[in-house]
Amino acid sequence: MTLFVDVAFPRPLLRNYTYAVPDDLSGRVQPGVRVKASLGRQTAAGVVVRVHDEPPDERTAVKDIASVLDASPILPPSILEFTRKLAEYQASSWGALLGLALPPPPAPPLKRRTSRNEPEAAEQLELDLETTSAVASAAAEIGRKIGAGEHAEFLVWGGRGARRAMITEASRQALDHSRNVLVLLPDIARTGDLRFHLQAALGTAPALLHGRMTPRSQAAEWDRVSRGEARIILGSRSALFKPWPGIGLIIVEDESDESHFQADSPSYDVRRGALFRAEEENAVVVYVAGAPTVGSYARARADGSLRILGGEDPAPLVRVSDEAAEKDVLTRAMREGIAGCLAAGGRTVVFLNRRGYASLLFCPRCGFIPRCGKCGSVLPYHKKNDRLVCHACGTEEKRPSACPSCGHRVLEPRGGGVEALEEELKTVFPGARLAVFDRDRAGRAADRVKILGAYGRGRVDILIGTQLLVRQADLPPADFVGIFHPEAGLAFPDFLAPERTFQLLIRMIRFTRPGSKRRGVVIQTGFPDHYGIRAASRADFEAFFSEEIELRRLLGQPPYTAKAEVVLNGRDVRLLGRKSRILAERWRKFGPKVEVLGPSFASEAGRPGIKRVQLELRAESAAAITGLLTAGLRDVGLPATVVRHDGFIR
DNA sequence: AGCACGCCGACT
DNA sequence: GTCGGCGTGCTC
Repeated sequence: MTLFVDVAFPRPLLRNYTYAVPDDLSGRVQPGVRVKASLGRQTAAGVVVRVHDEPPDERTAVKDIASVLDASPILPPSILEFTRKLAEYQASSWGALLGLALPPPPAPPLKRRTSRNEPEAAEQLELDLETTSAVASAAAEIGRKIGAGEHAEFLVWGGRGARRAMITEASRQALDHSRNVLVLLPDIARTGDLRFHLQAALGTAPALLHGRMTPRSQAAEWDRVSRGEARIILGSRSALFKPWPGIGLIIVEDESDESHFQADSPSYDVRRGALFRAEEENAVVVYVAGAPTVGSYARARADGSLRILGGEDPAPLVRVSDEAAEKDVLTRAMREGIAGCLAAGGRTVVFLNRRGYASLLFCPRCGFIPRCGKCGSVLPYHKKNDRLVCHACGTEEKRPSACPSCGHRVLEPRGGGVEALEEELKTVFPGARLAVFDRDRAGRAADRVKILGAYGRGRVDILIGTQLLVRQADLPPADFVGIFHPEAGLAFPDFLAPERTFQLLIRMIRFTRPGSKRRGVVIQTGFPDHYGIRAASRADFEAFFSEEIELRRLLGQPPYTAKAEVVLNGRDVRLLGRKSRILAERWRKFGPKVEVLGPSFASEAGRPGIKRVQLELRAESAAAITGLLTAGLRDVGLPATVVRHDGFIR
């Protein structure tokens, strides 16, 4: 009887390949060992995922494996199984996900020092863990599940201090039950103080694992872990895949942060991956949030896994200022807020999520608007270098001196960006020291450190930032925060737009210092009555949630239905168009229970020249979506990124 | 991902 | 007439 193995290769292949095992190797193959085998015209190493005696159908010419690389499985069954589920769920390559679990190839000899670690915010260590009774009882519950070796899922919602206490106490529970802890952070810049807290509270130094570490220090940290010296790993996405035995607790910090999703190949969502891994390890997964996503909140409330910790800082006074009622660029409330803060010698942070000087130039005579010659997007104007810069594909053009269409001599700017706001603030507050924090001026790590450093030392009175600034977790708190046009994000035809706007506002508002006497926030907007903006201004998540969930219900959006956004990438627009239409046709044939939107062109993000086409799937259940994805994408043969939103309310 | 086979432009 | 560009398809 011939023995066969199914092999998953660490390449973007959407299926595995079956090989015959020569008799002399048959004793050495088992799931989890690596083998070398001929793949096409080359030889590649892959992971055995199944050993069996079923020959593939006669039409396929089965090859023999060339060699077995490991004496015993390098990956345990739990890793094989959880990556299989994740690959199926995301319609990405199982082998590529397994590739993330394999030890990295030996590091090349060190050429030059690459220790460009961003300086950690030298915060003093105050160990005032807010272990309230809510934290203690949630931790005890988590501990009981861990002790029983049961898989369970929790969503924990609370303020900053309460969350940190929660992470600490839940970790203590796991360690007490001799199980290990994996903490997945969206942003590695936030590691510093959590690491010190865990070490001080639990007496054990967590290991740090993230992609931006040098291969050397990664290997060193992983060494500590595998020797059993570290019982807690703090890591970014990639840490999820480490074949580390004994995990009893997986914590996903800041659940609503979108960087838990990895878009590039292999694409996957860490939140989903953490769940699958916890299932396989009989571990508890805890999602921690300062403001949960609507989907997970609805679900946790429905199935009883929600734990509310409280402990939020007292909300600042937020004024929503209607700019339609006034004619100056800055509304009166905004001017007074900034002026008051300046007079008291406080720090002001101003958010406007629009790069450049103007979002477009416009000919007042014929209505012409310059667009990108490469990708067709409307071109924003950057005054700093007097050029039109395409934000979609990065192409730059000279500013036309006259209208290319009718020859009119002036093109007018429309839609002010941070550069225009900087100009305005300079005029209104001539003495103030300004700095701008956007991709153009803080694109590189060194510039970010410089600007934030100056601001932190009090050498900047008003810091103007785009969304890039919202992501700076270690930004020293401000006394006054001014927010301009949060409604800009609402223009996107995406059911998540209100939720994103709400989340963004909450994060911006939280940049104010709780203890400050001059603490205040002004939101200047053209949509002062939008429910998301209103709710955010009162820091009222429940209010936002109840409005939003009702709208989702009325429109049949997740979590009332299941949805997937599928983005296909390719160079050739015609091929992309053809294949995406075939795909859509196929999915539509599944009947009336499946709704297919598109294909339509998506914005050309990332590398120039790569076109993107988007499709949207909506169905009754997540399982139905999974079925459609696997049935469709396997033979399209184009790289795809899948973002899923599950439905679970009937 | 890699690698080969394919069909259109400038050239020893 | 060939060399070689990278678009397209395949890998048990």
